[in-house]
Amino acid sequence: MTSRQPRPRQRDIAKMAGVSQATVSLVLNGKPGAVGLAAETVSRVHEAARELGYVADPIAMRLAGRQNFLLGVHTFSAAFPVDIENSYYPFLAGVEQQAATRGYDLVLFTGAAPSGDHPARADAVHRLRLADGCILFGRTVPVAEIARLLDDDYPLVYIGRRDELGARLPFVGADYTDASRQVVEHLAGLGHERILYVREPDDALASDDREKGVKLGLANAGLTERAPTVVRSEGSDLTPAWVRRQVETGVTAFVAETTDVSAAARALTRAIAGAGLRYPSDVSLALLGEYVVPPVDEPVFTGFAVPRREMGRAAADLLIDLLIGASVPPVRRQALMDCEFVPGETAGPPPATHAGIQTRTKTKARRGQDA
Amino acid sequence: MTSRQPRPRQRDIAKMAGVSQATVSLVLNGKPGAVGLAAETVSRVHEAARELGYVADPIAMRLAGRQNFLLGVHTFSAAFPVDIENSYYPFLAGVEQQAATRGYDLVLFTGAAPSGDHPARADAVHRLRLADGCILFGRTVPVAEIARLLDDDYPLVYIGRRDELGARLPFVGADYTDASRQVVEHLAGLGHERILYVREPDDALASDDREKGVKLGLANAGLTERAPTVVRSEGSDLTPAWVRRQVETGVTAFVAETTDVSAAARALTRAIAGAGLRYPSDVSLALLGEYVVPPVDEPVFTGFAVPRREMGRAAADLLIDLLIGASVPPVRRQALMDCEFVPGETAGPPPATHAGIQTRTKTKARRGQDA
DNA sequence: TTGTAGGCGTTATCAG
DNA sequence: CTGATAACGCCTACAA
Repeated sequence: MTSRQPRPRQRDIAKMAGVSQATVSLVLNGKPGAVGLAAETVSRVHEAARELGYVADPIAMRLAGRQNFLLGVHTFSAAFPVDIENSYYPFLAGVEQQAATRGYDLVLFTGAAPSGDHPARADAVHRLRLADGCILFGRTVPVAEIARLLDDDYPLVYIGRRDELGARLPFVGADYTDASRQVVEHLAGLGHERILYVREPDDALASDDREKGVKLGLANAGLTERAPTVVRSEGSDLTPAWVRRQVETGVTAFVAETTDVSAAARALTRAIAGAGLRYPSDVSLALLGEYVVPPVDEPVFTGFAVPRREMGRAAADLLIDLLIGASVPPVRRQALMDCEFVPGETAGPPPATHAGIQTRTKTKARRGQDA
Repeated sequence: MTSRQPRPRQRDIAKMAGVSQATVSLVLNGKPGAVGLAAETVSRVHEAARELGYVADPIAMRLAGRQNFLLGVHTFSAAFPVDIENSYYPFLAGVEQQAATRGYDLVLFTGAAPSGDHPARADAVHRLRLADGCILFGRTVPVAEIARLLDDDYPLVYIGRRDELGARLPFVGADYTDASRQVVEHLAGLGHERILYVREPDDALASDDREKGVKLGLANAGLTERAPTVVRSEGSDLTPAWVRRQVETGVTAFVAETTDVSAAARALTRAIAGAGLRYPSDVSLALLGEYVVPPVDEPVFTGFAVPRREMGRAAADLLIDLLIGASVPPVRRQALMDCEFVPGETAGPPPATHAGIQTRTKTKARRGQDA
């Protein structure tokens, strides 16, 4: 019950050392030599500070410093990436790492819809401003909101390529187009002629980029589009029966995009298993991306690895550079990072039944791998 | 090169609405009715605030003694739980979830040592004060630092049981003692008489609790300690040869604690595999805990599940209740949550060679499960 | 009903 | 070399 004495302030030190508060601040902030203080004074101050157990109040320091050394992190997607299955998590890990090494803390904006009183604060985005700058990600983007922040020169970096705001929005993206092209050319190189791309139903830029890459790959491989090569689905209609039907019409390889939760890809994976088809003897499957947490008992999927952690690191690094006003060349302001091709075990030459030369497409030589 | 415009302040709103800054504060803090402001004035202020995208500066809020709806998260262990392999991650997930539903955002204190001059300042904990309250975790605890915060009535909640600070430090822990007891009694029930507990070398409370449970379990099963039952190791000496030696001297079951990284447990797992022993025919292994990310190609380990996510949720909930001054009964201020026993596949009856009745220990009837 | 003034703990400036 | 003095953004008497 004894009323505890409050933490010592600079003024307390000043009193004890018989100097002014300003002197205390000077001494404690390290550049006493530059200013030229009496060694005797300096030591008296240090002594008093030690004796009182003085610790600077971080809150006041930041108020005075006009920076709070907080980096915001926010996603516009439904849930925050707190789920291990969620592919956003590695981004967070990368951001955290780089923020730490540069002396910043992170604010995770939960996008909270507080129950009760305030029904889902409409001003959620504004809260971001409480950090010095913010890192955003998520497949869909509320353009107006972001434009507003940019108008106010609020420092923002998006993880993932964005074109809705032209050159205004800095980002660190992954080169999905080129990676997808590579994957498709790999399949074509194995001898596949009918390749089906299963993408999510929404119009996310990441999906469009992949589709572009798929078509580029098909074209490069000389595979003309005789039948639809793209299917949009959120997963529920990707049944074993559907898979069998596709295979019967000549499809020998599927290509599915992975996303934050990879609904379509996971559904397709299950459907193929449900249809009793094996990789790669019965059918080939390549992911345009990879599973962060692979389904159990599954092989390593052919696809590509998105350098999420590195992207997170790069994004934090970029944001901080923008914050401190460092000069940032355009190529770094809007960066695309390469994805590494993953050979995996789910893609091989098409089954013999379908491998016959039944079309005139100038398929490249079958440099198929051993099955 | 253009200097960024600062975020809007109350004075900006005041200017735009043609009122004083104090009025803005009054209006924005909700009690305009009580004071009796003109409805017209109130709406003008709100309008201006919305237009400017005003958000109260969290730092200034705290300086002025108000709350900023930020919950801190900090760990004293080496790295922040950004690593998926790290068992701390689920805590974060739970905290995030509960914080979101109650309208708080999270500050991840990265524990950064700002590059250059000060190499890892000892007063880093004080940064935490920036948030309204803070959730802590980690095996080791800088008691002095925490006591300091508690002295200042800074709201803290530890995830994990702590006794260094008596009743002062609220926590949400897991009942390792009881869970460990259960595991050992399960092994004893299977017929094991020589059980060896492998624990980490440090004196973490979590390890002590487990050890207590192990000994309790042994005692309950009537297994007197004829030989050392506890081995401390950080892993490097847990070789296949060592395992073989233990088995030759009669050990039929190992019990290993898992931690944030589970160094000892993972080493033991590898050593047993390296010794060519199979579960549970050659040897039994039970974890005092579980692997967050299990080693590949391994069976489901016998052990118990720490309800990490729930603990995280409970911790956030508790902290917020403390923050808002809700009444919190002692049993919730220092809570222990039950861990669920996981039968797993790595524990079975001891091999016949060792199962003979060669001692006089009054072993309970062998109610062993089917192998 | 609104504005003025003082305080929270720092940092920074500028005469003396 | 030092000691006032003024920010920093906000809250809260108290005065008008």
